[in-house]
This record gives sequence, C-alpha cells and structure tokens, in this order.
Amino acid sequence: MSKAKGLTDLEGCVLGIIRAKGACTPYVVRREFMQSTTPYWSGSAGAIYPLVARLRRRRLLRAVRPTGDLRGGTLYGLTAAGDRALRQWLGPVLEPAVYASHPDPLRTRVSFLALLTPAVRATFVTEAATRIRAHLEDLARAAEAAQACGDRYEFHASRGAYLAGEARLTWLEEMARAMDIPLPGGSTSTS
Amino acid sequence: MSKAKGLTDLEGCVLGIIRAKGACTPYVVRREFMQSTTPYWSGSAGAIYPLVARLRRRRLLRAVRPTGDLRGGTLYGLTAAGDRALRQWLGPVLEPAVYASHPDPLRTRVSFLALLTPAVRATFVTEAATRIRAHLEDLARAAEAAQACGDRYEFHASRGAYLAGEARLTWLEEMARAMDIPLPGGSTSTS
DNA sequence: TCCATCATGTAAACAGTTACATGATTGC
DNA sequence: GCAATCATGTAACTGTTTACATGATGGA
Repeated sequence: MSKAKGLTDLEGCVLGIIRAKGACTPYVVRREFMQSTTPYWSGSAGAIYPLVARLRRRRLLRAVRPTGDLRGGTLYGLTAAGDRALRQWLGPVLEPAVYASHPDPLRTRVSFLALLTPAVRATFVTEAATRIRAHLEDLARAAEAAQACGDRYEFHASRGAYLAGEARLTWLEEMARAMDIPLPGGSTSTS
Repeated sequence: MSKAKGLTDLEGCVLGIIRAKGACTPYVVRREFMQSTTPYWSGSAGAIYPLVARLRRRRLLRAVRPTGDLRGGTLYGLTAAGDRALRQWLGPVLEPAVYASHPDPLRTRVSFLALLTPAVRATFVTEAATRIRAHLEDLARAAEAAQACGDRYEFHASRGAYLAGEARLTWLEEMARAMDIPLPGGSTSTS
C-alpha cells in the first residue's frame, strides 16, 4: 500500500486513454487531447511527458516496449496499481468539487455587468448569444459524430457538453428578455 | 499606453469587486471569494496579496489610505487605467475560450464509464444524480437570495449557475434512461 | 488575562503553458 | 536531397494552493 495519493483529472484521463487504447507512447496520448473537441487541456508536450514520467515513478504506468523506430519512444501500459488508481479516480466519487458548479468566464463577467453602460451591456448579451449559438452547432455535430462512431459513453459526454451549451443559451435569452434586449432570431433548439 | 497585457479572470474579478464596493483591503476581497457560493477560487492569501501587489505595480490599483488600525493594512482603489482595464476585460469579449465549453469533472469521467462494471456504473449515475439534485437546491436558494438582495446581475449570474446545474441533472436522467437505470424519484424542477 | 479569530503577509510546492531544441520520417 | 512535419523531450515562466509565521483584536 503506497502513499494513497489521488489522481488529478488530467492524470486520470491519461490513464483512461491508455487503458482504453492499449499501450501508447506519450505522443499518442497528446494527440488524443490535441484532437479532442472539448479541449480543456492543450495536450502540450510540457504537460504530458513529465506527467507520464511521474506516473511511471509512482508505478501506475510501466514501459511495455520500445516503439521500434529510431526515435527512442516507449509504449506505456497500466500496471495493476494503475488500473486500481484509475477505477478509484473514476468510480462513484465523493469529493463535492466533482458535483459542484464550475467556473464559467461568461457567468463571471455577468456578475459585473452593472459597471457597463446599457448600450455596451446590450452588445455583450447579443454578441454572447450569437457566439454560443455557433458553438452549439459544433457541439451538436460532435455529439452526432460520437454517436455514429460507436462509443456510447463518448456520446453521452458530448451530449452533456451540448446540453450545457443549450442551457447557457437559454440563460442568455432569459437575460435578454429581462433586459428588454431583442435577440436576432434563431429559434431555440428543441433536440 | 503601457504593455496592453490583458487581465486574468481572477484579476478582473478583483478589480470588479473593488470597483463595485469602493476601496478595499486585500482581506476584504479575499472574504468576497471565501464567502461566495460559487467558489471557483479559494481566495487564499497566497493568491490575493501577490495579485494586488501585481496590479499595484501595473498601476491599475493604487493605495488610497491606510486602514487606521495597527495592523498596517491598506485600502486599494482603482486608477483610471484600472477602470479601463476592467471594462476591457469585461466588455464584449472576443476570445473563443469565453464562449466555449468548460471542463466538467463529471463529464470527463463519463467518457470513461465503459471501463466500469455495469453495477458500479449504475451506482455512479444514481449517486451523481442525487448529489446534483442536492446541489441544485443550494443554487436555487442562492439565486433567490441574490434576487432578494437587489443586485440584478448577481441574480442573473446565480440563475446561470442554476440553469447549468439543471441541465446537468437532465443529462444524467437522460443517461439513466438510456442505460435502463431507475432513478429515485425527485420530479425534475420546472422553474 | 488569555485564547480564538482576524488580518497581513511569505515560502515552497505544483501543475500546466509557451517556447525552444533536436533528431527522425515522409512527401515531393 | 530538401522541406515540412512528426516525435521526443527540456526549460523557463505563471498563477494558484497549502502551509506557515506573526502580530492585532475582541470576547470570556
């Protein structure tokens, strides 16, 4: 029984990716983040390589074999402890932080809207609604792609992002109504 | 015209708080974060004091006067440049990051649910739904309080947090349905 | 008076970003 | 064979957290 320290969300994701895809080089993991449609993390080299080294030192990852090419890369796979740590990170969670509200830069700004002039405020709201409406289309497409691509839980995740976006739009429309700001059309989606 | 570097969201919040409340000591700003119902930031001393010092060096805050007691505290207020910087941070925003989807630790975990056994998966979903339903009540109370307390935009912000939470619950219920997991009652709010 | 809490900080650790360096591989 | 890019890292910087130190204040 080692230190029993938990995983960060990024560490959990990395273990999850390696578990789901089989042994990977750090670069393959990076690509997963870089290509993701929900880029919470940049997948920067400076984040991933040290993280993998850290997990290897903690014996949650182990070097499985070299890639074979001349670049000296290594494929990493989960150890039994890594598998346990992943399940514990994933599993029914106790920390309230996971269930609580999350930061939203737009919402943060809204609490200070009183400081703007009515005209700028109106621009703020209409602009935000337009942007979010556009973003929502991306999210819908991503969810569709995830559904087509087979992975059920990947779909649920995208779907969650979509519903969150939809709620934001509803919120902005409600604000606009309360502030007597006309929003340019765009019927609210009813998916 | 100085460096023209933007503000982080925490810096913007600090300027916004000081602007809204009038000249403050750093500790008063800290309390604002510590008491907030949406604790994105801890308001730790190690974050706020250096941040205020930074903003003072950038001439966005200035020392207005000492508090008068023997603890050597100082009240800080916005400079004209600070006011401009605040408005620019706040004002109709261009960066896509403000409009894009945000990290959600629960959603992150959902994309890896395939790794769990059906039983654990079911626990995950029901547990999450219960927790979020509880959290939603806090959010509703906070929104009500904000409405009563007068500040219109503070209310809209709370309301946004509530709607986001509601969307999360809807999402979980949808997942539960798709996975044939019965959720313990609790009619979905229709606020 | 004494003790808990308020208030003002500082120091170290940490996780993630940007930027850089360097060699391998691939497409033309 | 040359240029773009892939792949594997490292280094410096930044912002935030946790933990600590220290004195002031207020209530018992």
